[in-house]
Amino acid sequence: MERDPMDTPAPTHDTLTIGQLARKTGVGVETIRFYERQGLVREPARRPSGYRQYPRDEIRRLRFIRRAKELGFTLREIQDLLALTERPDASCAQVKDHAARKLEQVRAKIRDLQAIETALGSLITACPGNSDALGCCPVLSALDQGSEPTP
Amino acid sequence: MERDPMDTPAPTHDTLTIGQLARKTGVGVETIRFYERQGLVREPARRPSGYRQYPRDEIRRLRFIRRAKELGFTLREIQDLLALTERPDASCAQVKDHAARKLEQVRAKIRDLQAIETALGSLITACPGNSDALGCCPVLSALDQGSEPTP
DNA sequence: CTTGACCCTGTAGTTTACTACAGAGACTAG
DNA sequence: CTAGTCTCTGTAGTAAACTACAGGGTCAAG
Repeated sequence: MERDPMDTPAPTHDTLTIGQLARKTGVGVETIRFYERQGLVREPARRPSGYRQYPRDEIRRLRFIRRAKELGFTLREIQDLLALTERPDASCAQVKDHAARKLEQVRAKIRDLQAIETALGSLITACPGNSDALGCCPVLSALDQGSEPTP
Repeated sequence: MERDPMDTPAPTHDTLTIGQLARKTGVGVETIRFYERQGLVREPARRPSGYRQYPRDEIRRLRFIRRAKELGFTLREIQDLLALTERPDASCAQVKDHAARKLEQVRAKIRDLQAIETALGSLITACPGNSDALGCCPVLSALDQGSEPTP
């Protein structure tokens, strides 16, 4: 049955159903709808049937979300990060400021992870003995610096 | 009231109550008890009254937990990391293997964070224009590589 | 010897981030 | 045309990680 091609925004090659998007990103269908409700994924265009039609671009966005989560960002923080990239209107200084704060947060995470990296490295090379050989528990000591709860 | 000094393990200078430990680590009292139930913090010695008596060493452990959490490790993973440092008995090869896998996980996180770091950096320096100036959305593109859900 | 700040156990409630239906309509290969 | 696989909305349930009592004992200062 032919429908008016103008009427059907076409399940074309360059749009994705929610299921296709899910498969391409490793994020579940229900989770994508959940992210939409939370405002992490924009509401996509719909076919007349109501089916969501995603631009291929959403793949990138969803993969970003998935991996940022693995880095310990909350959905709220991820939303902030995403918002940074898409506001042609917002005051530049404001975006810049926000980005700078996020950057510091990211660098702190990197420093901590590098400390753990080093510690795990020592643990591995020192293994034949026990950890006492290098002054007790390299992993535990990894994050000794700079973690005062500001009393 | 004098008690037998042998009987009271003494609220000495080198042990901490749970409240003191909480203040020194920025982890709540209830949370510490929760961690104990989960096996992340060992059950400490008790005073005759039942009060927990922590060695100062637990400060380090709790700070480690707090910060590892900020890096996106689950409590289960943190438990694994901590376990690596304290098993004089376990087969060395096994520990080594486990540590090596954790190390790879840590390095992957570092790579992703560095990508985000770079992206945020570009965003900040490119700010006066808009992000189109550098080929659209540096933050979003940061994690484009290596994220296939292995289909 | 009381008062206020702590600590105890145990249980229940909250937040975050999903995950799983139910019931109904849409699409597509044969 | 129909069987099988999506997809839709809406609501409810789950898991992880806290967080907050209630009800009662402990401790140190005054």
